Amino acid sequence: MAEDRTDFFQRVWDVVADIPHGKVTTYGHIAQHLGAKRSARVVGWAMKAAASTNLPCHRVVNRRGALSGRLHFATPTVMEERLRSEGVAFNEEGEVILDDHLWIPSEG
DNA sequence: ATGTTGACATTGA
DNA sequence: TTCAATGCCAACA
Repeated sequence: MAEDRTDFFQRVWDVVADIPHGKVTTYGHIAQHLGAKRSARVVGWAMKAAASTNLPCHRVVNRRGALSGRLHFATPTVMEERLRSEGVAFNEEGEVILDDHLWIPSEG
């Protein structure tokens, strides 16, 4: 097979690509949707690999809503600026308000 | 080939 | 409640 990455990565990308505009999700929810709620770390690796792809990896945040992977983007500001551009709001801690923008796979 | 690190989350104390 | 330890899978040294 000509699969450079494992199916796990491909599934992660498939879920990330399904995140609606102006919404965000967490690594745990993605991992849980894949059937491995504890493999959230692998989701992070898939994100880093997807940082060079067309996937909206900026819509994936950690459980607190923090942009933990912003440093892996072309610039550490593109992630926040892009989310703001999509209508996503941040709190005083600089984290996404999951209460208003949390999107869960398999739910939609 | 072996051990450590990493864009996280869960569990136990 | 917070802090420490464990699990998961892939990439890197």
